[in-house]
Amino acid sequence: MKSAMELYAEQGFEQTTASDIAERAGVTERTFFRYFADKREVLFFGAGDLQDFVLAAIAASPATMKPMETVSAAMEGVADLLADREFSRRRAAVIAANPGLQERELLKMATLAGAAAEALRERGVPDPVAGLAAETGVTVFRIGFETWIGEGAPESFAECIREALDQLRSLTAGA
Amino acid sequence: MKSAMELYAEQGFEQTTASDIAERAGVTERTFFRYFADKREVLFFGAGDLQDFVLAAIAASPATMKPMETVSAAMEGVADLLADREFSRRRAAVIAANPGLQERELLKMATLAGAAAEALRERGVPDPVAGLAAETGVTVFRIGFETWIGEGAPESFAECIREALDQLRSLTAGA
DNA sequence: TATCGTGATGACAGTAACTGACATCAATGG
DNA sequence: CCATTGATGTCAGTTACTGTCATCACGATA
Repeated sequence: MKSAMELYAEQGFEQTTASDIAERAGVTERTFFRYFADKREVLFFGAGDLQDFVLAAIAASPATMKPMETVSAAMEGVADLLADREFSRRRAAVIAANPGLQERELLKMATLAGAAAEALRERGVPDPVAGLAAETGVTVFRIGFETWIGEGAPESFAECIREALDQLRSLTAGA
Repeated sequence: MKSAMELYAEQGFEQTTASDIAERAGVTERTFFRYFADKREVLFFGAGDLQDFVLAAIAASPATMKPMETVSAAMEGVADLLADREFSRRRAAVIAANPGLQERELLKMATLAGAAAEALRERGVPDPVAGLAAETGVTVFRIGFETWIGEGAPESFAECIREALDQLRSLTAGA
């Protein structure tokens, strides 16, 4: 809900009660909890779609593509779902200000990594590689996202992802 | 508290109320919450010590050591704090059964990685490398720990860590 | 048109995780 | 012997969340 984001940004996450949100949205508290499992979940509304998108992208990539390329390309594609940079910034600020929300974000990322690993396995990628590629892919996503959100970043999201991947490459190559 | 672990193992985390735990421990619910910030925190009681240990190990390692070696050695050293394998197993089972507890564990790991990165920076390791080495080190710790906990693993914790690191090495070397 | 699901919402009561404020009480140091 | 301090108990209160039942709009069907 937009109402929730507004209130979280205005007065902070903890200071905002479920009742507040429901009231602004013009529904009951009970209804609020029918749509969202808990107060935090509001901020991760699109997470399911995002994961579906990534999984579909992995499944649809040509079989000749290497695991790491596959995952990175899928992450780049997420750009389409992340249209509004200002919104993402505000959301990130709210999450950064609250440990409980960071926990939830960590869980979403871990879940995404797990699902991506499974998708790779179904493409025939063997097991230690699949997990590692998936986890690394999520790391690249996170770092790229942070860059995109950051101050002096006129680049597109996809460019940020590519940049993060390049940095990682040069790091591991040096070792 | 031991009381909490017992109850979590007996009847599950969600089914156990703070009141239950307090009663078995022979104190008040209020007292319980004075010792632990929340119900979950009980299972992460040693986390602070563990982090202190890792940080100290990083700080104390010879300046000639490479970042990745430093972190890995620090993780190996944690073996001293993880004496009771059976206890670790039970604890892991409880956590695995509850998403909320997984969230908390993820947060602890992320915090540890952040602190380790900072410790590396203070030893003069430059910035992208410090973060990457720290995060990779935590990953090695996690995988090594899972192996140690697992079924047919007669190895010591330190051996599990070394094994995980070797696997990772051969993976990144191949790419 | 009447009626019969059905799905979304409201109303309400209840549980349990926490929190703040104050009282108590034992150990400790002077 | 008394003052301080730290740990605990007591109690009241808030808020996140859940179960249950009533209501009500709406579309399908007789």
